[in-house]
This record gives sequence, structure tokens and C-alpha cells, in this order.
Amino acid sequence: MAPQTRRMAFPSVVVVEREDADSEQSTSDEDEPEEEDPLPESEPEPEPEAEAEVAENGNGDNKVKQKAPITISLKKVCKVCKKAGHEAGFKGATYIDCPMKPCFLCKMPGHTTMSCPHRVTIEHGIISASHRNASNALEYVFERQLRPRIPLIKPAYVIPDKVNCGVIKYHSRRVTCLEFHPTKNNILLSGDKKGQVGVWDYYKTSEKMVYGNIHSCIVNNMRFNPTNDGAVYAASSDGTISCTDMETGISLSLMNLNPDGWQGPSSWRMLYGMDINSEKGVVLVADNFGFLYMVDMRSNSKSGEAILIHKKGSKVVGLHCNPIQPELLLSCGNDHFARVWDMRRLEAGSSLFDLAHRRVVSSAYFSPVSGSKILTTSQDNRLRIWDSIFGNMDTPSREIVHSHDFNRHLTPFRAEWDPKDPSETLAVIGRYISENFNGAALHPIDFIDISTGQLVAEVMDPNITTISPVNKLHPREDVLASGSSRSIFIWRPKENSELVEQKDERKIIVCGRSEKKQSRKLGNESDDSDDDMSNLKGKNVKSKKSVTKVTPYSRKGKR
DNA sequence: ATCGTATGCGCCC
DNA sequence: TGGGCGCCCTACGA
Repeated sequence: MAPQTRRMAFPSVVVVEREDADSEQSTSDEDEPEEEDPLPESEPEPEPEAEAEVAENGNGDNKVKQKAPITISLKKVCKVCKKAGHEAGFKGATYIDCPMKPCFLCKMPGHTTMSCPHRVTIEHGIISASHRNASNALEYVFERQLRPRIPLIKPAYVIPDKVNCGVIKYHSRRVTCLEFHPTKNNILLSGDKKGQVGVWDYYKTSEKMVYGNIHSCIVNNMRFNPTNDGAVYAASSDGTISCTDMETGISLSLMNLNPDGWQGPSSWRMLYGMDINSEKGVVLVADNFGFLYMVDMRSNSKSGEAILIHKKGSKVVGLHCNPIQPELLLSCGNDHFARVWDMRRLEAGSSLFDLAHRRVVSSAYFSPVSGSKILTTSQDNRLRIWDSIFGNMDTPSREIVHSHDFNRHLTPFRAEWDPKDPSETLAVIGRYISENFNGAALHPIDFIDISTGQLVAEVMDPNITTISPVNKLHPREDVLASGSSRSIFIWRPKENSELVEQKDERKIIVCGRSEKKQSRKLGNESDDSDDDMSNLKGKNVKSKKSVTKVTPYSRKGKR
């Protein structure tokens, strides 16, 4: 009854069409006339080769003026491979791959994303490839049978059916990391590519603060001091690690790897991975040359010498301390490995396990409760789960194909555990490839059950057309924070929620039109507080407007 | 060749 | 017009 009417209030909420080919026609009418090209599709190019070459210059009109006026076919070359006969790019809200390239999703040649088995089978780019790495089927079955029956004891994780989304627009460069306050529920920290750090109370804007001078470039990781949540540490590509007192705002630089300043790119050291080992009272950081550093939290000084933990000269992008066994450290980096270390025996080459990947490993995290599983995100478009139960970490216990490619303009994607899920099966990660959602190209945020490989929910908002590579689930509440381009989105369950869509046990959670009062609650409730931020550009925190228009992805076709 | 790295710029409000 | 925006690029060097 009520749910039904509610549902009708947002008519765009529909199950995404399977036949993407069909969507071309349906979207092309509302899309801009990119197909204005007078040349019919069926008509073959008169001189494809010769014309194609001219076309590359962009101003082929001048070049061909002395030739016979056969210039009409110039556009019909693929922008990726420059060959005629097909065109890569958006057709409406659907991206057509260049067939000459490997599949953009699974990276295998011979097909495109559209026909990729990893997309077709379960849809939307997710499939479990669980037995892929077992050497034979028997081993796979064996492994499956031995593995604890997690589903039986699994308390269902809670994924709301309907969410509201608030937006914080402050950062002038892309958001690179997010961190929830460990005890204060509404406090979120954000770091960006410029080195700015924002502290937000996303319920009321009266408590917000921006630190613009802690770091001079990318903030790669932030972490609260577990024994003193008034202090937050940040690692930056400026080569420093900072400790900021949340009360006073005073920031210390605990370490500077570039004391002599810029001496060229080959010597400039950057800090990426960072975590805190509270047992030992040290901050662990790692740089872009493969080294690990430790800073004593009491003396705020470097403790010991740098240790080579990954291939020399390669970037170490992630560090994580085991939540249960403080002597266990996990690292990952650009040498295609994630490595498990014993803190008591930390020296080059002494890793306990080396988890091999096919590409750069963007993140590696121990599971949040037991610490017995490892979730890695690799730039080969696969999530991997490594289960230490077998004591054999040669191969992952599961691989999940998922679109989270590297792109130079995007913060690397990192799959994150749900810290609230005691079954340790739920992970969240943004998706790179877009979904044609009623004519809009949207990039959902995926919730994946890593025990089955199933996509259990995908969150999106018709108004958010940007990619959300940075995602963090709240440690206690049903809140998801996403960093998407220069914006931060806060997703919260909508009260009195009803099921929006369900298909194959998967929820498509669409952030519908926010109720006005709700969006106010998030942003502008206390506009009076804006005065302390008046020196910053415009309105720093604003509520998400309830925009009814679903903006189609039309830019590409416009002239 | 492949792969990692770093940065820009066309489009559009 | 110009500045903000956002990326299925892409050139370069090892």
C-alpha cells in the first residue's frame, strides 16, 4: 500500500534492463544527437584507411580540401584503435568497448564487457571464480567442505533497502581517503589530493573543520590513535606523517622523508600505507620505494631503521595490523604482492606469507573481527579472499571479478570490510564501469558477499553520476561514506524504508528523492555555523537537493 | 613489448 | 566566457 505509492513516487526505480543493446534505442532519443552523422550506419566508408589517417589530425577539413570532397566518413573510426567499422565510447548511457582490446571487465581477449561471461552470468560484473585457483576440482570440493559453514552461523548483515544521501562539497581536488571517528558517531574525516583534511559532523555542520596546511599533497591514509581518539595520524605523498590533535588543531610532523626538499622525482619519497599498532605503540608507514618505517607514538620519533618489505623501488600502498594478533602485519603494494609479517621478526625477506597477484595490489585488509581472513583488491579487476584456515596461502580461496580498474584520475579502489558484520562476509567497493540506469550512466557502490561472490546490493543515486572509488562503512551505525571525485556522500537508511527492488537476492538500492526535512538535517540545519567557515569558498557543506531530474549521460554527444 | 606512473583538458554550466 | 568538473585516457620511461 504505502510502499507501493512511495515507489511510484520515484518512477525511475526499475530493474536495469538486461538487453543493453535495446537500451541504445531507448536512450538515444533522450540523449543528445550524437548520431547526427548523416552517414547511415550500414553504408561502408568509401576510403576508410586513407580518410582515417587524416581524421586523426582533428582538422581534416583543411587537409582534404584539395582532394575530392569525400570527407563525410571521417568520424567513423574507433577512438581507441583508430580503425573503422566500430566506435568505442558511450552510446547513450551504455559504453561500447573497442573489440580490439581485451575485455574491460575481466581483461581477457576475445570479447567485450557487454558479452563478458562475468557480466552475463550473474549480471553487473560480479561472479565468483572460486575454483579458479584450485589445482583440480577435488581440491576445490575438499576446500569447500572443510571451510566452516559460515552461512549457517551468519547473522544477516543489514543492508537498508532505501537510503538517503547527503553531500559534503568542500574539497577542490578529488577525495583520497575517509575515516570515521572511532567513538564519536557523526564525525568523519576526509583527505584529498591537495593535502587538505576535513573534519565533518555530518549531522550538524556546526562542528566542522578544515586543515589546509598539514600536508602539501595527497593524503593517502588517515588513522586515529586507538588509545587516544583525540589524535589522528595521516600519511602523505609529501613524505611526512602528521599527528593532529583534534581538540587543539595543533599538528606535528612526526617524520619527514624529504628534509632537503625537492631534488627530482627519483629521490622524492612519498608515504602511502599506514596503520597503528597500539600494542607496540608505533605508527607504521611505508613509502614508494618499498620501505617500512616505524614511529614511536610516545616519543613521536622514528624508531629503528627502515625495512625493505616490498620490491626495492616499488610503492607500498597498504599496511594493516591484525585486529587480534598484534604481531601480525599485512602489507601490499605495486610489486603484485600482499605480504604477511611477524612484527617480532621484521626484516627484509622474512615475510610469513607472500600473496601473489597478477597486478598491483591496491589494498589488503585482515577481516575485522577474527583477523583470520584477508581481502585484497588488485588492479587486475579481481577481489581475492585469502583464508588462513588452511595454513596455505599459495592461492586465494576465492577470486571475484569486479570492475575497479586503475585510472590516473581516480583514487585507487579499495574493497573494505564491513566492520559491523560478525560473519566477516560483507565487503563494499565502488564500481568503475557504469550501469545504464534508465538512460543515465551510474556507477554503483557494490556490496559483495565474499563467501559466495554474490553481489548482494548496489547503491546508487540518479543524481550521482561520478565514480566512487573511496568507501568506508561506519564502525557502528548503518552509514556509508563515499568519496566521489571532489564530493563526499553520506548514505543512511531511510526510515520506514520499503524494499525498492530485489532481484536474485540482490538489492538495487536507489537513493530516491530526499525528503526535504531529511536533507536539511544533514547539511544546513545549522547554517549559523557557517560563519566560521566564511573564508572558505562558498558554502562548504550543503544538503543534497532533491533533484527530480535524472540526468542522462549526454555530454559525449554534445557539440 | 608490457606495465607503472603521473598528470590535463575538453566540455559545459 | 571561463572556471569547475570529472574521467572506459594516454604519453612516457623503465
